[in-house]
Amino acid sequence: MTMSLVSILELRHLRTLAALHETGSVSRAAKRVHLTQSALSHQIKALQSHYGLSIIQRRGQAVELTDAGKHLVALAGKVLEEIQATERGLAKMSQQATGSLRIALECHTCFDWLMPLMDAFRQHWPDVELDLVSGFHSDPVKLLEEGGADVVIGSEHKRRRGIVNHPLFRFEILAVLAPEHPLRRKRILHAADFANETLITYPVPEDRIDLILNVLKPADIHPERRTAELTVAILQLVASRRGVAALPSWGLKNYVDHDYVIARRISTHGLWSDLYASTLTETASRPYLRDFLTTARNTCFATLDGIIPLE
Amino acid sequence: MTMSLVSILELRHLRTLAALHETGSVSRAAKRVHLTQSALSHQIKALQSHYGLSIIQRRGQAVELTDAGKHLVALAGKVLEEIQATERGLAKMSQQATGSLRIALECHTCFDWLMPLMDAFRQHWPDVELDLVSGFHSDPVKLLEEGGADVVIGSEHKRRRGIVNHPLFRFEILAVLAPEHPLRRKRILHAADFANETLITYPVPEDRIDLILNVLKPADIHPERRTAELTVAILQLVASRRGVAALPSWGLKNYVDHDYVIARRISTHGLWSDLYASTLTETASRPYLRDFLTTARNTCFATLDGIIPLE
DNA sequence: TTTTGATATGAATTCTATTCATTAATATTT
DNA sequence: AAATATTAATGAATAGAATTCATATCAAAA
Repeated sequence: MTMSLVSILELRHLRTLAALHETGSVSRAAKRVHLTQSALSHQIKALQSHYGLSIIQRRGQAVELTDAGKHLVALAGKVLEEIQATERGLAKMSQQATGSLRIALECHTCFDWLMPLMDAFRQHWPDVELDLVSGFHSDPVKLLEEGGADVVIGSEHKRRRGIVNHPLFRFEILAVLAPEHPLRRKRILHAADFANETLITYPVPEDRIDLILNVLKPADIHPERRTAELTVAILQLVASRRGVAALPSWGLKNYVDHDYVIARRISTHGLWSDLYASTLTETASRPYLRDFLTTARNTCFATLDGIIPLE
Repeated sequence: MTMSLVSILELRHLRTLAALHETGSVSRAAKRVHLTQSALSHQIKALQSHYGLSIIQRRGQAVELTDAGKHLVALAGKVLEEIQATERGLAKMSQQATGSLRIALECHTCFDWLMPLMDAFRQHWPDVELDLVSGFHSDPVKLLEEGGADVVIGSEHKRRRGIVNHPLFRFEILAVLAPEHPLRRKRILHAADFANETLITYPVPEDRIDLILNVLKPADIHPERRTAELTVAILQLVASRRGVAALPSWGLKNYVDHDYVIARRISTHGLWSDLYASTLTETASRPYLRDFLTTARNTCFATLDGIIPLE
């Protein structure tokens, strides 16, 4: 096994390697770069035989990067970042670096990852007017159309002329209980388990709460509700046994690790929700929006546990 | 004209841009990356419409990089170097970073560019035994086969089993005259012009001297010869009117600029020579040899004027 | 053991980069 | 000035390679 005569390495390979590193699995990485698992397998094989080195190693079920793989991943990180940077530079030169990015949040918990992202964005695009559109909005699509916001982050919106849904990621919603809660024995909670509980939610209508919409309502179960604005407030209420909540898995890790609350799967295969960023078609082509989306995905996949790529 | 939704940039584009920067012309760059001029035109067009910016600008006959183009070239430089570096690292990991590189020179003038190259090589491949095989060798191919050298740098050798000719570049051989030499009036020298001159050459047989082999002998002209070991010695003899010489154009620039000697084209379309690096097939696949060849080409194209890519 | 989830592999296919053939434009030569 | 030689751009055709499809293989969990 020896190297071939010219370098076959392309950015595509580096993008794959980066995804592989982030996801720790070939099939997840494939989703991440919008290719099939087979395509990645072939890519990896080509690289391996090119360099005469194995890049990944099967450790039981999971794949692990070898030393060589880690070198290439490090390269990928550097190179892809440099490319992003110069592409931002080019966007500035083509005078497409100005405009506004007013973000409306349908998903309250998303504050968690949005804040650091917005900081980074401000650095990269100093001339884009960045804002958070606060408050609840009954019709976010109308908000986009009327120019009240440039992006809505939330669930998918029905296909509609002039509106694009950019997939972000899929995440699991877990039930959150006080550590001493009687339901702690059950590994998985079902609709019936919520019958006599108080459900603590963000102050939004029922049809915006996945647990109610997809689990409780179909089972004709209508627990009491109590609302709180902030995630920490909800968790505080749960911990002090005022009720139970349902929150994205990623935001819970710290609290669960410190035994402040416990988390349980909802229904057999879990309650999953898909997150999208919706914009006008017009807005979708702006470089800074594209940059916002890719860095949003990148940082989310890098920092949030248990999320999976969409599409 | 707006950006498309995902980055289409690949290393191929960066390699093209780098070549474009080095050569200053689409067709020369095409040769450099072993593609057609058309292919590069299409690549450039794709990039331009992708970024909504022009990358090159036609300044009369020559193409010039725009600001955007320069940014991309800068990126290319950085990225391609980083890739080379990690590929060296990988070669080390696959234990293909040891061995020997003994260089035999058929082309005396090549010392000029070989020395700095060897210094760089030593840095990159500390565990490869690097050497110059000095002296004249009547049968360089045999030298390879018998293990006396690992690379021979010189003209192409006849196709032979087990031997590979790696093309380096094509260069022009110019006649060198003292500034006051009577032939200075002529823009182009022909065989007859050499009839009454003393020809100053390196101490090698006639059939290794392109001027004699391709120009003088066919015209049945046999000037006197005098030899010198070093390029500077030859130039010194020429300057002091002991005769004329024929040397690669690239090594002359400094001396011509300082009016130490003058240079003239030989025959209507010039006397051109092709430079190759020949190795055993076995040696050709070694990573350090490949690295040596690519950096040789890179530094030559970057530093030597008037050379053109082969094949 | 059976089943499930994940990866590897060869063949087929689809896609897209490259070449081919030509036109247009610019420079050089006669 | 006309003619010739270079050089780049462009659309259509081609060739090549990356991806998908369909399976096989493998490890872990039930």
